[in-house]
Amino acid sequence: MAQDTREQLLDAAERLFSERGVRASSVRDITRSAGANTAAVNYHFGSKLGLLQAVCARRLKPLNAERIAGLVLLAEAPETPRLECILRAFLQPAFTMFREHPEFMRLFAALHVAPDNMRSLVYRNTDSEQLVRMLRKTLPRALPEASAQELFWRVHFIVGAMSIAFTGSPDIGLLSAGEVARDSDPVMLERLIDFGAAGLSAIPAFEALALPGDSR
Amino acid sequence: MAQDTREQLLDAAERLFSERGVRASSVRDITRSAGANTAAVNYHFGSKLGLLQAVCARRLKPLNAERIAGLVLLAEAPETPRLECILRAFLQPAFTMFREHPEFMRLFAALHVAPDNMRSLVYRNTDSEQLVRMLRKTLPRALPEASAQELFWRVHFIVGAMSIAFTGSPDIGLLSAGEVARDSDPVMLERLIDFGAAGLSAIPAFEALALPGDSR
DNA sequence: GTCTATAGGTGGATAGAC
DNA sequence: GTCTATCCACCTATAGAC
Repeated sequence: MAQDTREQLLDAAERLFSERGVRASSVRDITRSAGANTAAVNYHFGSKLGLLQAVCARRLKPLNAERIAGLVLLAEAPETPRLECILRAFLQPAFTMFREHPEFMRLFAALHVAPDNMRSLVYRNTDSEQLVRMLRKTLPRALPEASAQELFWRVHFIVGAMSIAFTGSPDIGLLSAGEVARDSDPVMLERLIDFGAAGLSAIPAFEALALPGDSR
Repeated sequence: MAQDTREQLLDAAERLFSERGVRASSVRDITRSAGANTAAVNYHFGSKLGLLQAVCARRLKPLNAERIAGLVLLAEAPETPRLECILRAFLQPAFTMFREHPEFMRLFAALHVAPDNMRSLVYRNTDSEQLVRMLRKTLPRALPEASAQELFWRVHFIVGAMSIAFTGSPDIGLLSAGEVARDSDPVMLERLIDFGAAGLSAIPAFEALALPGDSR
């Protein structure tokens, strides 16, 4: 049952890392929760950080594959892709993943802004380079006016906004108790596409300030 | 030198929490880095979490005070405030704080999407309720068409985007090595205001999907 | 207020039997 | 591949002298 133990460890780690944080989840907690013995993590993944990396790769690889496939379709079409379609190709798979594995997407959101030492692990073996390549191929076609620098940051702003959609905000319930309900995931996706498409299309009011390094 | 030790502890904790994470920074590391003795944290703050709360309150209280003051000015003006001005009142103080204490704003960004147990501490004694009240008073004037629900989430999207501006992204340097440089802070502020104002003004394409709970 | 010493517990990782 | 037992470094918090 080697495969089975491996999967159970990944499941348990994903859940505990997400709920309590990576550092706060001990290898002992994880193996106990997975019904495995204490040494299993080190046997299967080498170390706790190896386990974290495997947790990320398991979800990010298919997620990015789906994103890339959608973007390739848009890139191959003869007409210029609509901005909303590009955003949907990027965001829809993430929301689908969130429906199926909300714990992972919350963990992923947290790792996104975590201290550097952890961030470097997350993207290994996830085809992220190819995803970025496809974004850089499709987005400028829909937004020929925008500089690469501008697009780069705006895409990352959208990633930050997505993280909030997945984690909620600390204010929710604390500051607006009862007044604002959590929306369903499909609504949040549409909300984010509307927001992101408008943000990406914004006309910079400060073009004159752009740095020399800001080329293309 | 009681005050002095206290401040030094806050400084050291802010830096270490930000660089390594809260959990990864031990009380011993903090006291050593502050030049204080091991028991100082417990004497001055009761516990490690008490120290974290004090670290947050020290920065968030003046930050929110500045934001609130700016929003009050806009609210008292006879004419309808421009959306960009409201956003600037909210974002400018944060970027000023980032210039003076980048470690704190990175820590704050990380805590924003951290597991729940830590988030509850952050906002105590920070006048966040009043800040939200002022946003809810000013924003609908500039955006009378948008529902409260819509505005709520879009403001949070902007907060998520801001977090990315402060922490950078894991992709930076990793996926786009050398091609995209980090911009100066003032440029990032203007970038975020442009992006956020456009996003806030976006016309929802899915109004029909809005939930019954989505009032006002 | 500051310090040392230490209690009392948990951490990741491994050795070696099965 | 799985398990037990164990190493030892490290953690937070406190007691009690100064």
